[in-house]
Amino acid sequence: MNPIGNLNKIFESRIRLGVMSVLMVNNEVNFNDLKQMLEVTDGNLASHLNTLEENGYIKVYKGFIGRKTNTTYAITTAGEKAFKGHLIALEHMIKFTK
Amino acid sequence: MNPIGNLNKIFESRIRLGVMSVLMVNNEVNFNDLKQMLEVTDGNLASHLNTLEENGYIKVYKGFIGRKTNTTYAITTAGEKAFKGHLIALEHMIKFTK
DNA sequence: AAAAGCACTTTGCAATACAAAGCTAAATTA
DNA sequence: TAATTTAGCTTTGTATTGCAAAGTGCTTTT
Repeated sequence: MNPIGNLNKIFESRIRLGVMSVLMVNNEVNFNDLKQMLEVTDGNLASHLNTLEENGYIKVYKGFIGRKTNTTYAITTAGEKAFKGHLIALEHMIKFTK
Repeated sequence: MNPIGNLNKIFESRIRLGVMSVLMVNNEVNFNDLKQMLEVTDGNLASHLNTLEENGYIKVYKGFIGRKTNTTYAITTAGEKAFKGHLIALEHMIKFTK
């Protein structure tokens, strides 16, 4: 009945939605690429990434390219599951709407 | 490129999303039915309805059933257009994701 | 006359969102 | 080698939002 009952609260934010969407397609994305794709300030992005990590939806890899630091982000199994659930809920809502 | 570039900020809220979704299907819905369908408190619902009205996405009809007041809400043409645009943006994001 | 319902508004607090600035270490440029 | 730039943050501060709870006025039901 309730068309919004199964939406995931974490994914209400457009930026977190965008991060998840990008990470579903590209299995490892670094900070700067995410920043450019989503057109957000770095501080803002960092805090949303933090929220996603705290919820276990993404994981962070701090590595190097040569001797230069490189941080990449990837979706976790839990994150994939949660995001897919959210998309299904959205699709149901859209279907309900038509 | 940016998968979230065309999402409508007004529809980031699950409750406003729900209101629009319900009003796309049912052309006139009263306050109480909305409240029950979306499972929200009345004050919360009222404020979201207010935001939607201020943005010209819904209109309010204050009428009577017999001598009892009855307020119904309906989507406007602009609201329908904006919501459809948002759904298309969501669908693109979902397609991008798969 | 009292209680309850409808459709709000007001109040107040807590949680977000966000930009901007600061920060560290490494890399690049001059 | 000194100065600047880049990556990836954290901190700070402000403004906005979300929400529940309580209050309001009118009406209907009991």
